[in-house]
Amino acid sequence: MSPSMSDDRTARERLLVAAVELFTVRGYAATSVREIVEAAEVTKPVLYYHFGSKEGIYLEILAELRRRLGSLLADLAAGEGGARARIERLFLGIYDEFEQQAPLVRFLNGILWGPTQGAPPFDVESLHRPLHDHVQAIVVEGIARGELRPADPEEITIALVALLAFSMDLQLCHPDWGLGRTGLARLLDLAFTGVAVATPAVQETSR
Amino acid sequence: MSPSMSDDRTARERLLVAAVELFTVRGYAATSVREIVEAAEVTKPVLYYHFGSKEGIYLEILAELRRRLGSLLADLAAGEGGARARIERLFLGIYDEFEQQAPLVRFLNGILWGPTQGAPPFDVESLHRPLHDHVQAIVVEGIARGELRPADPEEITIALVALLAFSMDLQLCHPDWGLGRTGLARLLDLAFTGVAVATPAVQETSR
DNA sequence: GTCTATACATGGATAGAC
DNA sequence: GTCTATCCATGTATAGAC
Repeated sequence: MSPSMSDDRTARERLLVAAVELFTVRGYAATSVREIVEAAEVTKPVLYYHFGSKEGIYLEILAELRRRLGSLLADLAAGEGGARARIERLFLGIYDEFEQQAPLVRFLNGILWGPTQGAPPFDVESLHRPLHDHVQAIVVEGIARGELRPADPEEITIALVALLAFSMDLQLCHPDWGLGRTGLARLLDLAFTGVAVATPAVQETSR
Repeated sequence: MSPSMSDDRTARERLLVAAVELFTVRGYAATSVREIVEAAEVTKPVLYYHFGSKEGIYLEILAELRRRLGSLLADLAAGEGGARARIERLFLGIYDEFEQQAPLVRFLNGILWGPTQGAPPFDVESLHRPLHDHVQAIVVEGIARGELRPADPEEITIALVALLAFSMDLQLCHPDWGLGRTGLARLLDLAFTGVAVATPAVQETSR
């Protein structure tokens, strides 16, 4: 991807980094091409040469993000253990990567939950879906093995992913409230163990 | 608030409704004053007469939202019962209101999680905080009464609010995935009961 | 309170030289 | 591949009549 890796950060890379930062903080529509090129210390035609348009650089950022997320999931999918251990390892691995790639995650977050802003459409479900399916597979297996309560796998999956998503969102938007990596681990403990005391584990939720 | 309630929707109200819709879908920066006034079927000077500026109508929307949220919480705070029952009643009440006020919630969601977009700053924590504090008070009481596991109240609160937030977000952004009101109720059941089976309720999570 | 018409700034994008 | 200079559409806001 990088031309030769011999020089300093190329103009193209600087443009991508600057665009992620600005699109994230100010939004797609509120970010002008002038601001991007100034932050990257190049001139306007350089951006148009490499990406063709403002939409072009936006879509290129998303394409790179999709590549990274795919390889991350592939890496974390390996490993053995019980359902609980595998989900904790998966989630904490995602959280670790999230902490290192905070700007990109913040960027994606704005696209997932924020308004359109005139940005070109992008199939965000194609990013969400692999994680959801992977977790649900683990849950189904965990139920079959008797490790997890025999409730609707879809709901358990959503509840677990909710904790991951919310802990990352909280960390991003309210760093002072954020619980960090260990906080996520404790949230997962709560989810698996339950909040209420003295639960007769036999009794079914029965819908 | 409404001047006399005798005529059809006043120009001012039509402007507010149109602005919420457009700010939500397209974003603050990507929405032009021209689009707002056309949707409200008035002309530009009408908007500037009532709200002074584009920022003015944006802030007025938020002011009205804050009023509504305050009175909703005040209404739902009443009532007795155990911690679990009170939290379920509170959350389902919020969810009901959310379903009726979907456009406003969507609007707020974009502000909470989305980029700045050049919109004037607004203290979103002042909206978040009352709900969080109210839930935490119930949790603390529940722990004291022995109804809830003696874990960190802050973490339990966040875990519970995460389920409420995520179920609303999911309903808004992926209506096909959304679980609806009954889905939220079942998520809460899972949270209180726990996902894992055969939990020795005595054993403490020990940090 | 509401209109028509317009001032003035900024934005995305390109031409053409090097 | 990168620059200077510029075109043209769109955006916010206002002046002034009714």
